[in-house]
Amino acid sequence: VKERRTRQLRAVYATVRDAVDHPTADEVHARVRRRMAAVSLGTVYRNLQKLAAQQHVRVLRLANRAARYDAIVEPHDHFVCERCGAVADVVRGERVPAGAAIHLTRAGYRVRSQELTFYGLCPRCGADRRSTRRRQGGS
Amino acid sequence: VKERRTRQLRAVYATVRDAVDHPTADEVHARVRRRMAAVSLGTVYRNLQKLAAQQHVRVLRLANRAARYDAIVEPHDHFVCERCGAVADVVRGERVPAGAAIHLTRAGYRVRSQELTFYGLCPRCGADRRSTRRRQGGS
DNA sequence: TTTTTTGCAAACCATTTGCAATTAG
DNA sequence: CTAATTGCAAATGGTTTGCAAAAAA
Repeated sequence: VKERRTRQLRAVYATVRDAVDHPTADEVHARVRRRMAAVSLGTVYRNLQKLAAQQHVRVLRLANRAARYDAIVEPHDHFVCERCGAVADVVRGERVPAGAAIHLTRAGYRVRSQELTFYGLCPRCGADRRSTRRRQGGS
Repeated sequence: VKERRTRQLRAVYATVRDAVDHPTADEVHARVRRRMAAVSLGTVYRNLQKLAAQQHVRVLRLANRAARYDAIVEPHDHFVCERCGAVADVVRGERVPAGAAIHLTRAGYRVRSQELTFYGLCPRCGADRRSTRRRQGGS
C-alpha cells in the first residue's frame, strides 16, 4: 500500500490548479482552509513537495523569499513585478536562446531545464507610480 | 558624512570579486575571516546588501536555499548543477528572446531585467555518476 | 566629535521534521 | 489491518535587527 489520495492532497492540488496568481505555501494553506477545516501548514508543505516530485506542480523560486507554486507544468516563463510582487506567466514568444545551451552542451554540461524570468513593473504598477496597492491580497 | 569605507566592507567586496564560484554569505564570511579576525556574519550580510544596492555585486537566488553573490554585474546567465550545487557563469551565446520581452512590453509591462538560468549536470557530475564530491569546498 | 558601522545575540520567516494519533486502501 | 499521512510543535537554516561599543570622517 502506498501513494494515498487524501482529502488534503486533493484540496492542495485543486487550490494550486485553480489559482491564477502563483500562490505561496502560506497562501495555499489559507485557501485550503476556507474549503476544509484544520489542515496544517506542515501538511500543505508536504503535499506541495509531493506534487512537485510527481511533476504536477512546478516550484518557482523567484527573487522573493517564499517559493511559489504553479500548476502549469509546460515550459513557460515568468514576469515578476518588483513593486507589488505579482507573478505573471509569460508566453514564450520565441525559442529561448539555443545559443547558450549549445555552448554549455559543447563544454560538457548536460542541460535539463531552464528558467527565464523577467523583472520590472506590471501594467498596474507601471501606469502611475502612486495609486497602487502593495499586493493583490490572496483572499 | 556618510558611506564609510570600512575594512570589513573592503574585505567583503574583495572576497566576492576574487571568487569564481558565486559564494553564499556564509562562504564569504568564512573567507573574509581567513584574512581578518572576527568579522561577524551579520556584518557580512549588511555589507553584501550594501554592495548589492550600489550595484557592485549581484544577488543570485537560484533554486537553492541560500542566496549567492556575483561580482560580475554585466548581464550574463547561469548554470546550476543539480548534483553538486555548483554555479557557473554562462556566456550569453545569442540574444536572449526578444520575442517574449516585446510581448510583455506590448501588454503594458516594463521589463527592467531578466534572468536566465539553466539546470542540469556540470561536466564533473555528468561524466560518471559516482566519484564526485558534493561541493567544491571553499578553501 | 559625530554619525556610521560593528559584534553579538535574539528575533524572524520559510520550511522541515519527529512522533503519536488518524485514516486511506 | 497496517503502512502512509496528518497535526502539532519543536527544530532548522538563512537572513535581519536592536543596541551598546568601536571606529570612520
